[in-house]
Amino acid sequence: MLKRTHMCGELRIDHDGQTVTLAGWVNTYRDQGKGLIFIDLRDREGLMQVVFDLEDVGEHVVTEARSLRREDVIAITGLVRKRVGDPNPRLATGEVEVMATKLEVLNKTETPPILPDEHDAQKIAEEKRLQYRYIDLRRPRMQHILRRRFEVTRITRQFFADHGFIEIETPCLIKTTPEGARDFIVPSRAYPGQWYALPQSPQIFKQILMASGFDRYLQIVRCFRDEDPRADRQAEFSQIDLEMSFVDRDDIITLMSEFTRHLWMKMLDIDIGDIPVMSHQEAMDRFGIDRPDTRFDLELTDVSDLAAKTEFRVFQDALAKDKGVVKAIRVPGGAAKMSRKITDGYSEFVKTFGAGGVPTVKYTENGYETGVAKFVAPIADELKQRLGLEVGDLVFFGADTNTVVCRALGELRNKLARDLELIDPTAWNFLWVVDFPMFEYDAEQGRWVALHHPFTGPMPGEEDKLDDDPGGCISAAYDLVCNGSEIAGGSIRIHQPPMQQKVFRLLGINDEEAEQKFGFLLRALRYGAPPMGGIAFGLDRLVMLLVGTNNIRDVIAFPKTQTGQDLMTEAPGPVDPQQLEELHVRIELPNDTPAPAGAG
RNA sequence: GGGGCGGUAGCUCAAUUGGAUAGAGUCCCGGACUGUCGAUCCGGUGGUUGCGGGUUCGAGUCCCGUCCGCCCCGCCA
Repeated sequence: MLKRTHMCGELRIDHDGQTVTLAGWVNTYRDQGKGLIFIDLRDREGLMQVVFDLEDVGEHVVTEARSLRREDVIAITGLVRKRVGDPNPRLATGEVEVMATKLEVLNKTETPPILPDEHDAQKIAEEKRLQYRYIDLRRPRMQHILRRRFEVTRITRQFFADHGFIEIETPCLIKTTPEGARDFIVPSRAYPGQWYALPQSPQIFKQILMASGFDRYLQIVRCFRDEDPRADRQAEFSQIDLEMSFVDRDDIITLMSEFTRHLWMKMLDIDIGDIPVMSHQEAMDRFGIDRPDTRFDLELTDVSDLAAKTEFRVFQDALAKDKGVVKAIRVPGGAAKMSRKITDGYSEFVKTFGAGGVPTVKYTENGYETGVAKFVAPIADELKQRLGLEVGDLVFFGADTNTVVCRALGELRNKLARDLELIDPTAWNFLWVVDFPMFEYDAEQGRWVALHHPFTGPMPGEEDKLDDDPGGCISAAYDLVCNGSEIAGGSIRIHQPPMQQKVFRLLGINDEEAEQKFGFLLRALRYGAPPMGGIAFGLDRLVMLLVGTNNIRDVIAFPKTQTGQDLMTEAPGPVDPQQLEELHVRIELPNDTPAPAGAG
């Protein structure tokens, strides 16, 4: 085999006159006739034009070169020279070419079902790209993304190593825990009827490592949650997981801000500066969402008191509800931009988030027009003043319980910003959101559920509320938000057994159950656990932001589809009956399960 | 579990109101061409219209079911 001396993408005019050997894939071929063939040879570093010319080399080489097709794997030896024809400014290597003297076909390809061609990449169905992932990953864009991902993890490990963190692996086969997402489970062969679970996160293990005295822990770790994926969510994903001992909330926020700033500087050469902090309450009030995108305005304004003065049934009904509110979004200049058809579309949009619709009114030189104009007449001036209305504005209202209004208008706000192109694509707006409530009451289950997780502690001074006002208790949790996307979340943990017990009880976990499910953690806390706190960054989302994609599958080498399949390996798949027998597992299919396979 | 969009040649798409032999580009195959660069030009192969059923003289098109992909709701401590 010809031994490679250089990479395709690295050759420049400086290499003029050198004899080199390259290896890679035939990106394109241009056959100019019996005696002249151009090959663009591709490796991970780029493209290099290789010339086979009957005037330079023997006929057998040229003949074999003529048979080359896209994606054949070859090695060539030849002379680097300034291009005889015009240089190609679109290639980094465009000033030179390699005049081939030897050709070795390392692997003749069958006709590829798809080509790793950036021209076609947008058009090829993602289904095909996932099915033939090994070909799609040859695309420069995909190679770039995965290399950027590697840079992120390398910078991360270096940064935290420099700050005294130790990377420690935690197990993948663990005990199932209540709370949280659905577990993936693994049957035990040695213990019939017993099961492992795959970790939703290494949460408890990292706390135990703090109890073990490691002081600062880091792990770039795979997590598993058996829930339906989304564009930015996979059942199997990666976290940059961190935990520190003897720290308070601000210690963590300070260090993690420094890390984030460092990462953006290293990756993008951009200084994001200091990261502002906002309370959960303020985020909900102003933006209707706990991960506000602060790159644009369109903030929510409470107009409940004004709405109460109207005769509008929708407002009145909403205000009659427990925690009923009416809020408004002012869209500057929206009157001219939005037809009835468009605002009806937004009405449908908010309905998916539980709102009944989105009442609308335009403010023009003639006063309020269209929509709910006649209902707001009694509050015309007050509303104008409250919202700071100017001629040409449009107002959207949300009227329902506070939860529903926040959700609907919060999502509408984001959608409006996208539709109206109010978002500066170069902006990086980071934000810490703090002071989350400890619990949220789940009416369906009739109990409190942890907003963060059951090991999150209350903020200092909030402890007493656990007894008399759990819903009002503020936790020591924090989320890091970037451009409206949650990229990290964490908390100061409970490190004393009585507090942990109290929280478990509030969550409806009695002492017996706590001992059975979390006994090892409670014992670890009893035997001397330091104050501690930590955070986890969503690695996939970090990379998505840094490379500018909104498809999580782009940043994962071998992702799964929205139904959890791997289209390349065709996982999940059946197992041998003997395997089931060894595991003491019997399958009982639901009645309506169709016979597998055969589908297009 | 629910809603929306999609599935036609290896790939990307078209096909009138339900009407003739399902077309085009590209890939691939053959031919021409010595400076191309998403090469060009000429010719050719290539189809279970995702799958199953139904309506009809006739179905890519209409109906029912189902599978797959994407987006969303639910879910995701």
